[in-house]
Amino acid sequence: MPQRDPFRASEVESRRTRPAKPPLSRDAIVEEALHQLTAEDGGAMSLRKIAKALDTGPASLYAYVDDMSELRALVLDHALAAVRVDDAEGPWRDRLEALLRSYGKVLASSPSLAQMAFQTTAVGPNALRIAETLLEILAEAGVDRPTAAWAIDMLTMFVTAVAAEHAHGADPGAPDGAVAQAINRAPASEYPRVHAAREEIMSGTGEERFAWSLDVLVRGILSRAQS
Amino acid sequence: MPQRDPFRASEVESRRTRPAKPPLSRDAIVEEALHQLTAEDGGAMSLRKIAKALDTGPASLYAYVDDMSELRALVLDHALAAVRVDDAEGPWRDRLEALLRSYGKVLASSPSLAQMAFQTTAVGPNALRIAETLLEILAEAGVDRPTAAWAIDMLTMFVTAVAAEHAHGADPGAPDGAVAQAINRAPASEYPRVHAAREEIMSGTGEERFAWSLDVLVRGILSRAQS
DNA sequence: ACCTGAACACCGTTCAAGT
DNA sequence: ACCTGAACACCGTTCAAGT
Repeated sequence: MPQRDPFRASEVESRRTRPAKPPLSRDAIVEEALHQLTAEDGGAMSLRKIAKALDTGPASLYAYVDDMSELRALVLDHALAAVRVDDAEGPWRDRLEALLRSYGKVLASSPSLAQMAFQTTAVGPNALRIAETLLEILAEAGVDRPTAAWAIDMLTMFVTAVAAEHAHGADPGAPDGAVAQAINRAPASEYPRVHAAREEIMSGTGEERFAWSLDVLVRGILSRAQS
Repeated sequence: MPQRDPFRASEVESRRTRPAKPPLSRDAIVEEALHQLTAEDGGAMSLRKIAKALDTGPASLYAYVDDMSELRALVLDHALAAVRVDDAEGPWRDRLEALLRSYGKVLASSPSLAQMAFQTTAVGPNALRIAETLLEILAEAGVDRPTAAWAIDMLTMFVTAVAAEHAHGADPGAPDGAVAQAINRAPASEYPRVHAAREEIMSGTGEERFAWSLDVLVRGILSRAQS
């Protein structure tokens, strides 16, 4: 009966996003969730919005997904499938940077996605594939296994943290941001060093800082490694 | 049941008859918010819960706080006041570790608090005080200013990331966790290196890994510095 | 087994109205 | 200027009921 309402917008919207009528399935749910996350407005996903997009009620999703936290884990791993793991050839250092950049780019594709990477530890097949490749690269770099085992945690954590910070819109370079304002307002009397270093603190693009930080990490890891 | 009294027990009058309810104020709101965050059940804060605890409606809070994101920033800085900034004496390396440990401990006092440290960049006076001290320590270590300026970002990001991961309850040491399960189930054929390194990946306490990671960072930073 | 409507117990935010 | 009740537009999750 409620389907006959000619003004129902949901039918039109759902046609827009997915032209063929979607059968309800775990995969369709995860895909729609990821679609909402990567929407241009930096959107967030919700079970109710997913249900609406799939032309059903929120309760129906529970046939395919235990709860929100399971959905988050599924969505995260689904997103990680886009990480290019064996794109680059060449020396290990280049491959490491390429992999981590790809990883970071995927996580930064949505503020919520980066956030999720902290809330739910990624343990799906794609996360494993990334870990495997990182171990490969570090082995080629001559890093011993115990060091490498702990190092990959630092590297992924680093990328996730950068993505989370960047996604939330804190470009430290922008002179109009709240960060810049706070630092510029920091009185030299109380915070002399912050004041003196304020130029350097806010200098550099995201790219430059990423490369610099990765270099710090690699140097530290290599210096700990028994090669 | 809003039984708590954020103020000192100088007044012994019964709360039951609620003769004098605490006056609404920005500070009372922030304090109650932080109290909810650090509740034992790993609780989350909400404007409505804060309002209820302060015996008023949610709309009343908007006289003191612009919106949720401002409240988050206020709460974060309020929490950072507990970070011990000049507790330790002695060599810079010890002071650095003490400061970062105190920082991490504060952030890890609530899952939501650690999460917040990513959502909202801390720019309050307490965050500045921490940055100032870090610059001091790195200067003593002989690190040049440009290097130090970028290094303190890495150090705080590192602590925040560790706290966020730890707070969400992912002890990589516990053999019953989802992480351990996934890694142990990783087929040796597909993920040979992960499989081979599974013992090392999950070894170590949080303390040990924190110390190890900090050492990696310090080595990397020192190796970049022009001293 | 899958799907549903309806309810439950929450959210942040706005707004006209009171004091 | 401060505070309020009520509403608006959302949440995740459960449950009895349908197919």
